[in-house]
Amino acid sequence: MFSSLINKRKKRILHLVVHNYIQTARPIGSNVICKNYGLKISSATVRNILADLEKEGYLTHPYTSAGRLPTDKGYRFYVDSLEENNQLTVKEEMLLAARYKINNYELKEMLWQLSHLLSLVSHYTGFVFSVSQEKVIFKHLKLIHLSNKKILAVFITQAGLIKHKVICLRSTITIKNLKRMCNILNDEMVGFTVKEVRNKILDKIKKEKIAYKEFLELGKELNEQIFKIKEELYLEGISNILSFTNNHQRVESVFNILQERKMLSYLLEEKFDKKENVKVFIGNENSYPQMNDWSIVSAVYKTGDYPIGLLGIVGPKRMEYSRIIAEVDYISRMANKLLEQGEEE
Amino acid sequence: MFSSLINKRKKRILHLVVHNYIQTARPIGSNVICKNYGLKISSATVRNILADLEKEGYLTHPYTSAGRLPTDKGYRFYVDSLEENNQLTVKEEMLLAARYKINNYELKEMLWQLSHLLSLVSHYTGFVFSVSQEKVIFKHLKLIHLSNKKILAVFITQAGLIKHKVICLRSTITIKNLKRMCNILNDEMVGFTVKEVRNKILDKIKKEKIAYKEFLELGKELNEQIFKIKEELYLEGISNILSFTNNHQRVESVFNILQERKMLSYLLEEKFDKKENVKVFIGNENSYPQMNDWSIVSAVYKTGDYPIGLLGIVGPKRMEYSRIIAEVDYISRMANKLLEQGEEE
DNA sequence: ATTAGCACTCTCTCCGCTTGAGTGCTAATA
DNA sequence: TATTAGCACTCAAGCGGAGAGAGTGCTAAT
Repeated sequence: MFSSLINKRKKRILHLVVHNYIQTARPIGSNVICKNYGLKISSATVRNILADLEKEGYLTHPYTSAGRLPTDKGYRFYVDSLEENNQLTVKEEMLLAARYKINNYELKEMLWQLSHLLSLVSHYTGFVFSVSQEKVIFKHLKLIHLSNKKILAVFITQAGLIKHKVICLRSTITIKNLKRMCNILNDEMVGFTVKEVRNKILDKIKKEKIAYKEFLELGKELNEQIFKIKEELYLEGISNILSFTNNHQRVESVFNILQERKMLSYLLEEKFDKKENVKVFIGNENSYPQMNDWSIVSAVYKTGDYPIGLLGIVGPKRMEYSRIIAEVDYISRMANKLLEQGEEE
Repeated sequence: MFSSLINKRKKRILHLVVHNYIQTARPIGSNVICKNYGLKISSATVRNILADLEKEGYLTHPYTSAGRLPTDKGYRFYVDSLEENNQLTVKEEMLLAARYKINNYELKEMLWQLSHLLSLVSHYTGFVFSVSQEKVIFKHLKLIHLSNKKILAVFITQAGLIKHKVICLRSTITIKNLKRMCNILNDEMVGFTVKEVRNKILDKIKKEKIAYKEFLELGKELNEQIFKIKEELYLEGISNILSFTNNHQRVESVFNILQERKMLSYLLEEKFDKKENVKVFIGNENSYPQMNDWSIVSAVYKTGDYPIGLLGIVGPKRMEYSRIIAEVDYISRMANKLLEQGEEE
């Protein structure tokens, strides 16, 4: 793509400028480039090249006599030129796996732990965005009588993940009826997706096929609280990225835009083609001005082949992409494993 | 105590200075005090009084010709002089209760929601610090067979709160044995505190009173994961207080000191006598230098008469104490109710 | 005891100066 | 033709001094 536009030396210098800016956070000048990186060309030549790169949109400088720093396009070049060797070594993986063990089959807890892990290893802000999981398949439901009006519903998915919730009813329900209901659901729902299960329960309620009235309330509640697996966003390590800006409002606006979830949904739906795992969103590449100073390194995680969420980190645009991409890649694979692990047993 | 030291007018002026500083965040001068608050004395007199108050340690000024601002001692006076009418009106309480309903009997979820609520209403950072709940009383335990090696343990306390966790075993356990074990525990543990339950289970394991070996592993896991109710800290709304400082490090150090929990334990254990509900900790009154610019408004929450945790907010020293004290008071009472509510049903 | 008056203090802001890093252009060079 | 040396130019950043203004502390009068 740009290999036709800019030659090897140009690329080298662009890479250098971005790399240096990531490390020092200061604009870099032609002299420094020559001296520190042992290029066999004079600073004047470098200046010409820098001017070219600026004309082509890869670099800017904040004022006339300042050094150069990358634009979003410059970062994009840097990241794209990186995306070959972005894997952790086996040793690093083992170290990481040993230090942070995630052993939890409760979905919520697990996702939270993943976001925490992301923040810990990256030193930026970790997130896990769990989207509506319509394709989750019903395996088993337990309804446990806690008191006359309190039921603990335990839902086990095909993949072996567990979701449970205490449901408070207005009217009392007998143990007998509860058991009956539980049996009916387990008989009829196995193998269906939660979406289908929801509809089937709704049908039952509408057509009043069920002889006893308790079904009504409990059915509704189950649909609402257990089988409607909503979007959830886990954010950890916000304080990690405070030091990267001197403008608090900017940090706040980033988290606001994240918490709105619209951007994340968009990233998840629009931007992933199947082959690549980790994807980087630089600055306001996606025309969210609030993201101006920030980048997102993210990966989808899946059950089987079906993507069910997005995880990754949010950090300053000048971030150590190479390391972070490798880490997010690894953790997303870890997530995939965790989500399938249940099936083995 | 100081009524002997400083007279009514002095108090009035001290109160004024603190109040004004809380609102404006700027040192206040003698002229402003006279003009804006309609005192019938000259600025010179006010100056004399201010000088006195400074000598007595209630005020300082940052440099010679600047206005006055409160010291920790000054804030302390202000807060103490406030502590009569620090209740929400019935109307406010109702508004608050209507807007934010907490209906959840799962302990963890509930505590998290409380911390979230604290942050929402206060606009500062909310926290709930749940300490080791040794006095929690065993009411019922359910052990639910999920698969050969996975058990869902559901623990219901006397107060009706629910704690559950999935336990993964190394060796398989039969449904029959699981039931037997569950029965034994329910027969023998009702009415004992979790601390006692832990010891009893330990005894059983040691003396090998139990005929089948599965008890060993599951017993240990139950002790570790269900009956050992550890300290937990829920922090919400960190971003709320970013705007109160221009030094990120300072914010970070506050949260570090909170997350260490030592200070919170200290506050909980040492500082609460029975009669007062809400307590305010101003700046580094407790000799934590990291707290220099911050105050904590907190209250214990209890089951029955036994305090089981601390909740409250962290905010800038110049905070709207009156409002915040009332809110924390109300939410702590809400917490107490939620923790006892279960018993009613 | 209170107050008017006044000298004094110290921050804050503006302004101009200097420094130095870095650029862009031009003309010479390989 | 690509590279380079040379040089004028630009602009942020840092420094210091001047002036304004807010506020104090002291003294002497009421």
